[in-house]
Amino acid sequence: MAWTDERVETLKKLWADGLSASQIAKQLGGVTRNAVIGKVHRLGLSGRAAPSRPTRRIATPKLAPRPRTATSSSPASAKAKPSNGSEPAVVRAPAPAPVPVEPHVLPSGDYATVLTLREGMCKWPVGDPADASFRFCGHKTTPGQAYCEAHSQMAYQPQAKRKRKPADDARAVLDSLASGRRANF
DNA sequence: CCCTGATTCGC
DNA sequence: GCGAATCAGG
Repeated sequence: MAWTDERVETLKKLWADGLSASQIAKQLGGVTRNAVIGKVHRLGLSGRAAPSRPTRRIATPKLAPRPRTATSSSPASAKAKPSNGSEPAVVRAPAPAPVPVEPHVLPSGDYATVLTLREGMCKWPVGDPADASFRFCGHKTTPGQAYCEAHSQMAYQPQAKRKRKPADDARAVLDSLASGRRANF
């Protein structure tokens, strides 16, 4: 596609607006970003307001000039379009809310181990069970709860639909436990 | 690996 | 004049 006055004008405008060469090329259509850049340079309007860095090109000791002629036709190579997969209209999923829970230190100064873990203490495992440092969360739980609030959410979090409010979740957990599942510890 | 602009040079 | 190939970098 030729560089008509109109297209050049558009190019100038978009370039002045700060659009990248690829963006301009996409908008103009029929040209690649290389074409846009080449045109920009020919027009004399190169550097803008430093998009990122001057990007000074250091002296290139062109030791190996690349063969640009078509005489060296590569066998069946033919740089086909990279088949840009810009088809799927994927909807960005909202960032899942992380539930960070730090290991709890008991008032006694110890961690909740298998020996010190008692009723009303969160049984959430912390660390490698095969390791001596293995312990439990130990956070206070509501009576009948196996885990503290934070770990209850982690333990009973359905992976499918987590649309409900935290309050609802807590209630659901409580109901779940109240209806039969006593802390079997 | 995505992107950016810069440069070269056969056409 | 044009722009693909290539480069140099973020």
